[in-house]
Amino acid sequence: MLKTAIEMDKAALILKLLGDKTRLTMVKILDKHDCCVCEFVEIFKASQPSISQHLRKLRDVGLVKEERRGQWIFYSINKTHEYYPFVLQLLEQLPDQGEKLKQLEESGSRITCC
Amino acid sequence: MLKTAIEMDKAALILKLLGDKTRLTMVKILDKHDCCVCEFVEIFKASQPSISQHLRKLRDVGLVKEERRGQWIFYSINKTHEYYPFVLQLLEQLPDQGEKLKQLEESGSRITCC
DNA sequence: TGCATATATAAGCATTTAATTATATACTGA
DNA sequence: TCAGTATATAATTAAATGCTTATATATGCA
Repeated sequence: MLKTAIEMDKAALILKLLGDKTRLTMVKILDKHDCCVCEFVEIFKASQPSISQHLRKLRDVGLVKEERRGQWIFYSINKTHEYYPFVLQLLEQLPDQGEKLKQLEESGSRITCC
Repeated sequence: MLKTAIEMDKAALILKLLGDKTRLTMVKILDKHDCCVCEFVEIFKASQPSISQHLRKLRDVGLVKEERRGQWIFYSINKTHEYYPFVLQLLEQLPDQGEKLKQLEESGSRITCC
């Protein structure tokens, strides 16, 4: 695996994106589980447009990708992103967010289509 | 050494601070060498107030500390900061910025008082 | 003491950001 | 085809950010 040199301005851009609690948590969750928009709406108790806009920013730099599954659009981490190793290394130091998904399941809000 | 649990909101706060090219580069440099304000002014070709304001933000969260040495105020990394290990691990992935200091020395602008 | 240098801080302003509200698009199932 | 659900996007607005200009404070030196 070739290690690409990190550039300061690109690193700063990524850190800026992750310097938001909602987006940071999203990425941490997505690193382990795909999620659809409405799940995030539930998890963060935020409005749908707000969640969509956060996801768009992550998608715009290519950190996450989207895929339609029936009625839903699922987001997942783009593990081929040039800076994914940089991001991963950071995520590994953050506390596991699996509990948030467990709560979703318990409340019957977890989407498990397809 | 006790490993402290990283909290998502504190991590996001730190990443937000580092999500600025000037501050990210400052911290990367400071991790290896103390620097005074006027050196940063030279390195970044920025105004003195602008540099002071960036340093203040870093100081406000305790990531860097200041120390007067004669006429100058030197900044250094606070390696006892609760989240320093988190930051360090990030810095280690960034390209070395030693060249910037070398250029300072060559231009005779490096401060080496005390 | 008085001037130059180094730094901090305050005020003002332009830009960016993140949320809300409103609306459009796409899919599902009756 | 129509209603309901999921999502994206545009427009608006409030708040946060980062810069500039202006000024104050502290040190060093003649």
